Amino acid sequence: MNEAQPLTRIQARNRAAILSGGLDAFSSAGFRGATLDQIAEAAGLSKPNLLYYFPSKDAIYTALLEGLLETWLDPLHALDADGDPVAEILAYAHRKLAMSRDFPRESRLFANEILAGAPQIGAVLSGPLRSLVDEKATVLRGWMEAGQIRASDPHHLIFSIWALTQHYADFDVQVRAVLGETDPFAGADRFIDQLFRSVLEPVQDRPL
Amino acid sequence: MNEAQPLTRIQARNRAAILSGGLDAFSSAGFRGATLDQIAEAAGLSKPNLLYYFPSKDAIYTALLEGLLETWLDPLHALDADGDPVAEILAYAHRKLAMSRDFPRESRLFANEILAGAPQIGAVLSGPLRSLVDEKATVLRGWMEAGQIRASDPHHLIFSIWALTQHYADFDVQVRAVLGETDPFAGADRFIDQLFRSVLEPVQDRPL
DNA sequence: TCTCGATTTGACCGTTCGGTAAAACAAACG
DNA sequence: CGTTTGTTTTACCGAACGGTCAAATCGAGA
Repeated sequence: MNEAQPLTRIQARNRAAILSGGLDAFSSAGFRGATLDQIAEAAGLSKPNLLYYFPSKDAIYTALLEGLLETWLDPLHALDADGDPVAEILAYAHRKLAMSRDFPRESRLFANEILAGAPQIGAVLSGPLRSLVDEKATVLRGWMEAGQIRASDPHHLIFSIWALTQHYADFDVQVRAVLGETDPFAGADRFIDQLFRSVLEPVQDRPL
Repeated sequence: MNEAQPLTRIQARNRAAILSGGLDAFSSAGFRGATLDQIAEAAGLSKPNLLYYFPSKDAIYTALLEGLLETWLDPLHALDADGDPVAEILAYAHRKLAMSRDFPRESRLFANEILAGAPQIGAVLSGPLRSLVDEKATVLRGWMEAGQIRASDPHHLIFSIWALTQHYADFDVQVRAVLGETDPFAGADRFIDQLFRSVLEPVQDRPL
């Protein structure tokens, strides 16, 4: 993890190929369902050669998850307490949807890990993730109490952004089967915008 | 599938135990990741005895998916074109959330199948499911054009209900890790209600 | 009680799994 | 050129996989 070795060109290429092949395999079959042979073939290497770069199947999986978690929470980190409330939340949702569009395999890898009971990242969920969410939930609650956005449960508001955006990556097959030729993401972007504007915009003159 | 055999008590009990064990295994590890030994142990049977009741691993998986798809689409079928628009949609969302609460394993089984690329139920998705969704989307569009609910994309509206409700079953581990001791479903129920009321209620006097 | 079908078990089979050992090969460098 | 380091392959291992088979056991009815 912190070896200062310079990493030759071949090492860089092969390690990247293995991680990409592993991402394909793990994201569609889960950790237990994916095989080293499958990953090796996707990476264009023999199995022993693959194990020359990573000591075990676990090591590949762990490397993928570690690299993923870094970037996965970035959009939430970027939610700025000093920005415009509605704009900040919408921007977060749009960034998250863009990640589903641009990195669907990473999203499915994460989904598989959670479905399996989060054996690897369970500690991260109840540790750093929970802290981050609590912190941002406090920000949201502040905005609500100041009347800048409508009051609702901040945690579930965050969950709803996760659920909606990741759905378009994780259930991509289903979404496309239902929609046919239509590109899901254009419509999704508009709908999500409209949906969250509706819940967020403070009631100026309450009807009824 | 259509044998008229009366099914002895032992058969009924063992088949049920196998299906329950298979549901546990497949819903957390996926088809490829689950093993017959695992299912056999969960069912309290030896592996050969398990294979006396089901001819193969595939057969167990297929039986589970078939039994699931029947009930899985029921709530959407129940959406009544002649009912009150907002009430119908909210009722659908609540029924769907209740299924996530009461049958989380089934939800995760479905999620695993989709994540794997829907190798078994792909045809159902682009066939019967798509037809059903298109039919209900037409109903929704009718309500929108009549001004009974606010205009938005009907397909994505349905997707958003799926995404939000299934999230609480499929990502249960994550949700509970973040929330701590709090029961997720009570808050989820309130939030979903508020969220969809916001997008659905027609604007009487448009502000701005 | 005996019998016959339903059920269960133990032993086993071929394949695939994750992983290892050592030798062969390639490439950089003096 | 030779040597040394980095890379790849061939051959292989024990365990776990899905599944089979025949024998043993059980259980309900005559």
